[in-house]
Amino acid sequence: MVDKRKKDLGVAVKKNENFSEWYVQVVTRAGLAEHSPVKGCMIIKPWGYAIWEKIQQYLNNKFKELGIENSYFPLLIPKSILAKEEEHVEGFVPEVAWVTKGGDKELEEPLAIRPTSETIMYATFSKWIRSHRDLPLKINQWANIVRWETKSTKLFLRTREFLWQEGHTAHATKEEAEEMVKEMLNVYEIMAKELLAIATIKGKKTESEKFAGADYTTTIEGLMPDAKALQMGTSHLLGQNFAKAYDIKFLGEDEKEHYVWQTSWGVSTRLIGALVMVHGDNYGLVLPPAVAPLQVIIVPIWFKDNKKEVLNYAKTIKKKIEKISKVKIDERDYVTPGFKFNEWELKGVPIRIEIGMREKEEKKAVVFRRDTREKETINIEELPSKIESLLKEIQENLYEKSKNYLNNHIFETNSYDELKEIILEKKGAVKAGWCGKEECEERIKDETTATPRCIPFNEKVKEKCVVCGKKAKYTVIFAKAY
RNA sequence: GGGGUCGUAGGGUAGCUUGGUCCAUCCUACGGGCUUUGGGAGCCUGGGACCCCGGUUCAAAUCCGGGCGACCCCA
Repeated sequence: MVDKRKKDLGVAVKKNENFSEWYVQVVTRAGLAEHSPVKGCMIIKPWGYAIWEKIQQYLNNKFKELGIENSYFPLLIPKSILAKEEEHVEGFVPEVAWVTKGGDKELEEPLAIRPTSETIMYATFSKWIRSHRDLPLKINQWANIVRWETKSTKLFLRTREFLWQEGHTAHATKEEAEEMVKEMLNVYEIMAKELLAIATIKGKKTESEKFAGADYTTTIEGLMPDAKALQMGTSHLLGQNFAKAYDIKFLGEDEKEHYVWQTSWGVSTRLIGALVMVHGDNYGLVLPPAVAPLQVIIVPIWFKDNKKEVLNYAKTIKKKIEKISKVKIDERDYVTPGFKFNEWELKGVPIRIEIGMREKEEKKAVVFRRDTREKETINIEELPSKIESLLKEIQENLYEKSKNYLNNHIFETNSYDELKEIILEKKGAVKAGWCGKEECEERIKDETTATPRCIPFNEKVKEKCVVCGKKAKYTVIFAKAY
């Protein structure tokens, strides 16, 4: 009944007809977020924030397993501290927002609003770390950061302020630090799969795309339905660059001073944007059960004279499944069941249970799954096992779909013309050889706007560079990026 | 970075060209009441808006300047 939908309910445009408008509508109408009075900033609403909390929970558990501790560092960074690592400064200063006044008094030293926290943290690490016994140091913080760029705002994907998690570690050896980088990228990859049901490509960033101040950057990249790649998590080997700039040294077992080896890594609220784009459909958001703040919504269908009976039956059903799922009864009596159906679909709740007198009398329940929009009538005894398996099945189904999309939209080619065609016609991403020279990278960027997204791990190096035809050094995924 | 379009209730809009008929239209959403409930119900009723600052004018939603903000295309 798409055409019957009112303009400000539901999603009024189709995903495959006007993707960016569709995205805005899903995000705002499903109640995830909205624009704020300040350009480039967003208001994350309860439903969106609940998803973020699921991501936080998941990662906090992993962090604990890995011995990573949460802390909090200040929002404001003195200019002198920010400026110590040269490459880092160059990369970030153009988009730093500054506090220059306190009340109406000009500050002696301007304070940067953190664009990331390496500098303020590492200035402190140099005090915390004295001996090899203080290592490894593994710190994470959940924070907001500000990067003052952004011509056009896209909720969750491109905003001046956003929420993220940034982890920072210091190690005695390079090997240990590299192991950490790898470990975190794995955590992110598995999170994308287990929690978000999104398939990603793991790889290394090229020099031009790496984090400012890092030795190298590793990344997981997702491919969105509009053929644009989205960086969904990064893990950097910082080497000793910051250690030298911020003087982070330790006395080793050899009784000599050494600089530490560092890593940093993070994911942001962008992930919520990815969820919307990858799984959403013409009816709205589709949440994988693992990240869904609510997994099952029970919609009772009553008449005035049997409201109590139906509601009691709903409560019975809720009890039966509340141990295996996050479930709620929609008890509102001022909207019709049809309204509720549409609303919960818009919000992406994985499973809906419809029950009325009919079901009560037959000891049954109607079960609707959001991903395929199929309905089935189930006996109440079988309900718990059905819900359990269905939650699993939906999660797997969404991941499989995402994986298939990814696999079917990366095109391998040796021909530059074909590369151009694939990118310009928005068919997908391109996997091709690259000689490693900047000018070849630049040419692709100039002529197609695509950039190297990553050098995938475990990939055989192609023979020739897709641009110049000379010997390839790397195999690279090229795509437009968010 | 370049170009374009636009800003009227929570959302979507009419009015703007040619200033006055506008204490601003309609739909939807919201509050109250009755009624209804198996895919976005109905009737009655109430409240709610010209993005901001300045200018022109007897008179500005309408014209002019600036600001803020949004969207689209290109790099």
